[in-house]
Amino acid sequence: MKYDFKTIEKKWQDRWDSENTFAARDDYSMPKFYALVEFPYPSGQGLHVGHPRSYTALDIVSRKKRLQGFNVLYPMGWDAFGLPTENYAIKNHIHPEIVTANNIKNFKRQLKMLGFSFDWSREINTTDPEYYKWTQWIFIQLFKKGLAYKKEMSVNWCTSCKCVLANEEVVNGVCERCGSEVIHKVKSQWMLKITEYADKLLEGLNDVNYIERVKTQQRNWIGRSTGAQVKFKTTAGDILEVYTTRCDTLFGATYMVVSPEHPFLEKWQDRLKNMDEIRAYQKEAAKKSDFERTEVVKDKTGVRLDGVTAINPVNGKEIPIFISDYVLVSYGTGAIMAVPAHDTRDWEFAKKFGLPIVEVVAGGEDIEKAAFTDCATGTLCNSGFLNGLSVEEAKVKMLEYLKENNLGEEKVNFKLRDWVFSRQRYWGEPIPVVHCPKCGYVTLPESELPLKLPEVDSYEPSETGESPLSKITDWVNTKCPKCGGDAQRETDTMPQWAGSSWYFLRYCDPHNKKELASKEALKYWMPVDWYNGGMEHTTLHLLYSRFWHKFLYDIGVVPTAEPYAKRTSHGMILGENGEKMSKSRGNVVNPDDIVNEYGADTMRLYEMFIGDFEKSAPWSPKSIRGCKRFLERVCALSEQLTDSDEYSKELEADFHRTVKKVTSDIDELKMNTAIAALMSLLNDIAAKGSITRGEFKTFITLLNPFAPHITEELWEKAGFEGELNGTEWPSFDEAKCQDATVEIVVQINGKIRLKLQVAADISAADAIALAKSQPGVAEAIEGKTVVKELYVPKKLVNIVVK
RNA sequence: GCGGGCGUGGCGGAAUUGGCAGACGCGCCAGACUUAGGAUCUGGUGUUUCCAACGUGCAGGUUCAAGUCCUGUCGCCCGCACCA
Repeated sequence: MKYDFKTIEKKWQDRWDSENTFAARDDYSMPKFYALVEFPYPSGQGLHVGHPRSYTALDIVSRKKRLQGFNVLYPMGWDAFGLPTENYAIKNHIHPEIVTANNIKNFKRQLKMLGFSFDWSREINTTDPEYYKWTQWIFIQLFKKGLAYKKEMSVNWCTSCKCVLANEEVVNGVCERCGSEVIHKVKSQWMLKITEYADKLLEGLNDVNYIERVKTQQRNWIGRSTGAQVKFKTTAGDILEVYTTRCDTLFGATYMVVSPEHPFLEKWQDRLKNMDEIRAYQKEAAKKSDFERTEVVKDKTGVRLDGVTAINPVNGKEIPIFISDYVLVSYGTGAIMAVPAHDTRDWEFAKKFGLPIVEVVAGGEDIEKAAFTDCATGTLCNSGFLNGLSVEEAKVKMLEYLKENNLGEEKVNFKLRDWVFSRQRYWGEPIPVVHCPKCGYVTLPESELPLKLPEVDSYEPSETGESPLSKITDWVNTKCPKCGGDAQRETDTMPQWAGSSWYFLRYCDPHNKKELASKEALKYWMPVDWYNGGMEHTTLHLLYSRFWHKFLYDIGVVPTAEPYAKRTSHGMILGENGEKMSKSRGNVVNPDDIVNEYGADTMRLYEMFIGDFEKSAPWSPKSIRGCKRFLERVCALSEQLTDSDEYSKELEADFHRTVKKVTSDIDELKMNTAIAALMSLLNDIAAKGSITRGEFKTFITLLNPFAPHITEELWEKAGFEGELNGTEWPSFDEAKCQDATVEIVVQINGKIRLKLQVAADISAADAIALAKSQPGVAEAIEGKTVVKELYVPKKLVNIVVK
């Protein structure tokens, strides 16, 4: 049979489409499997070859699960709000809605051309008012529980676009869009209190099956630390509180540092004799961009406060206070106690300003040469009642002392910050809030949802940095839902992460007009059994959606505490030159070209065969031909069929082993070795020269999840019953995986001497005796003492002689 | 700096978790069929001084046996980055 992939793939895709072959069933008595891949942002560039790597992998899992009798939900949709679409719309004077519709059309065509078994009847789109109605609804619930609040805060401001930028839109301190300088500007922003869920997000990780690097990255991002909040008296009379994880080193605190933004500086301005110098430093610090503040190699700077000092609470010594930008206002109390002997940053600062360095943990190198920061080995010294204790013991004892004397208490801190939720843009979900001069911020009644984006001619950012929506006065001006008085709508929109924070729930019941999804549907389908996506979303989308889900769980909307039972991540597909694919590097591979030249089955197979799924791999235009050859050879098999429905004697063990391997490899996402096993089996079949119908049936069923079109075609051509996708996944018999005889290696002193064919179940004694009787072996042992004889079943005999 | 991961042929990568290193594929070499080959098929392909020895970044160690375990060291990639 000639491998006419174009005709074959079109034929089966049309049939799957018209028959809705892969729609999830509403039969809640069946065992379910919910497989999820990150829905794409439909960009103008179309599908990237990276997208199908993830989609194919879970398509394989889904197709196999269906054959194994599961009711599988494998859905797809569009995460379609976002800046690139809006920018394109502005530049080309086309409404974002139209741009989005066109891009989706192209994406959908490309996804269908690859033969994914998505349930298209559940397709969703975050820009559809019927969808974002529920995004807005969730926001209102967050607001009602006090988890959404408005706050004045410093944001990124592009001086050229006159527009607020998200952190991820600032690249190396300049605007990603125009390359102009980005400065800080204080604006009122909507925030979501994700910090309230920090502990739950951390603890929840213990109950889910995520790959370890995802868990660690989230744990680090949340950044929980335990320490002490300690009170220092000052000569100004105020108590200056600091947070420290090393309260054991308190005797070594020789100075203090507050951040340039610390409120006490204003309060103390009359006492401070060098206020001019302080103000100048504050101004410098405020001017610094994020880029400058995070530069690696940099000198510590600061100013000593003249007029206010502090008292070390444990030894009563008077110590100076500095301001320095190495202390962050946003973490802990915005002030620190400095222990130069045991903290690298404090050490650098102390060296620069000539401050005393007092060793309080002995066991390191010379304290004048470097700070000794190791917590595991040192012993306390110069520390009064702590002397002689280990660091851990000293922490406990110091904490007791602080508590007894009302000098401090235990404290937990997080690196996680609240989520800046507003964007001054048109193409996003409107925030369903009005501002009433009398009632303050009031959410819309749920009956008024969705609050639709107003139809406008111009959605360009305004000169003032307000959202484009602010110019639409008849939309902005409204009545307060509470008191009926004149009020104004919120003109900021939600960030792109909003719609994707709950989309997996909507798939369970996508057409529901009354709820975001019915209780029954959620109870049956949730949690997502397997979610695959990019590492770049670990501390954004993945964390945000866990937060929303946990909130929805707490208010009784969803039945599970965690949204995803399992999370895996795929590596990037790089350009041929090993660099990241990009237009500017000119190494982009277009899926349309590949499918056109080799077909969807070959492309799917190649993307799975390219290497370890979790690692990045360069695209190789030559290697893909090996996958095509493989499929052509499979087609050729259908001309060598013999009548038997059984496995042949020669290949029986081979088939059982391959069924076993492919089955477990798919579950472990080791698609490359599953394909290698099938190739290997094909080589064995080819060597034998014929294949039984039974063997062929198993072979194409195993291959089906990888190459669904050609295997359906071969199934039909061979006259098997029904369609392949309606059959059963092959089973294997553990006992039959083993050949009757195996080859073992005979070693003398660990060096291989020869190879032997033996019965698989030979006893150790027989194997050793047989090995010793072999020519060459006997001579080698002759006249020497046998120290040890080993037999590793089915592997080797090793005779150790002296 | 901290955290995570990785170093195996010319290339992408395997190795049942301590048991024949290099599966499978690409590339390359030779042959067959061909008017032709960037098609297909068959065989070969870690290195070298080829009946043998050496080989998984480097140096040690444990073991009958090490890519795999331990100690040290070098290099690369990703994430966070002055988080007290």
